[in-house]
Amino acid sequence: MPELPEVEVTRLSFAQRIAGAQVTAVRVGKPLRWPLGCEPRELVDQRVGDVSRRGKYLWLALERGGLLLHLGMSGSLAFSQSPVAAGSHDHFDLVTNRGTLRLTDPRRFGAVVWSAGSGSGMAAKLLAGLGLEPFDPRFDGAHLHAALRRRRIAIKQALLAGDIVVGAGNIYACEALFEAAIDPRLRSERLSRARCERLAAAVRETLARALALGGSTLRDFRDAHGMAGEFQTQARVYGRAGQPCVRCSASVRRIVQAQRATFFCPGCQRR
DNA sequence: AAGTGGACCTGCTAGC
DNA sequence: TGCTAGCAGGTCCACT
Repeated sequence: MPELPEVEVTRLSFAQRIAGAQVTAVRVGKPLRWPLGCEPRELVDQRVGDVSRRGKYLWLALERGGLLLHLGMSGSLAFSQSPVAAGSHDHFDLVTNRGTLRLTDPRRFGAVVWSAGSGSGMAAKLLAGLGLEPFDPRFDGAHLHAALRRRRIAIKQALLAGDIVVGAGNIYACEALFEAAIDPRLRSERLSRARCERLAAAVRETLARALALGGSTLRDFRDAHGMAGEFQTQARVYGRAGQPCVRCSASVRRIVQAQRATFFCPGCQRR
């Protein structure tokens, strides 16, 4: 579910309200992808600081460290003054004097990991090796071109891998490749410098546009206010197999790459 | 080193 | 109506 726009929309929807709050209790549900890494009670009494984002991870700063959060495929966060009783998919509650931050995640691919901020441990390991932020000025055609030269995987997979640039998941990788008119099956090393310029711009613009629209709500995404996103209504190729391409009216195709669905237009996305 | 496939887990939908 | 197979926004890890 959550790619960079959804994660950022989520962050923006509660960061200001939780900053400065004091943790009063913690409730954990079923296990998530990784163990919390500390006793829940160790979080109590700590004051919450800034909430920042790196790729699809959120970092919730606390006085003696912080929590690294990931929403996996089906996770969402809600921040509310008077939360209802925890349901069977509510696996983490950070109760504060300003409200409760709750992670709901049916599939439990998400995670909440404590880190003392030492630069080692699980959280550091997860963050190590992430590529550039798409809005980092260093992420440009030259950078993309240099990184792709060394790869033999399909360009779609290179975007998803997250070690060159972070943030684009299955929806936005498909959409960005459509905007750049590049065939998702094209081997990374074969992208010209000019096409890398186009693709870098397309990644940035696609993610920025989705962000402005509040992300995509395919089935259940909500920000921490419970608001749905609107980008999915504007997708050009994702989920549109068999429908006419908005640019050339050829039939949008669905293929499978690395066990993930890829949507593209065989008419205007070129090798 | 880089690429590939499997693994994790649950819910929903389409089709029989 | 009811069961089942297939699919879903992510990404780590073991193996080649």
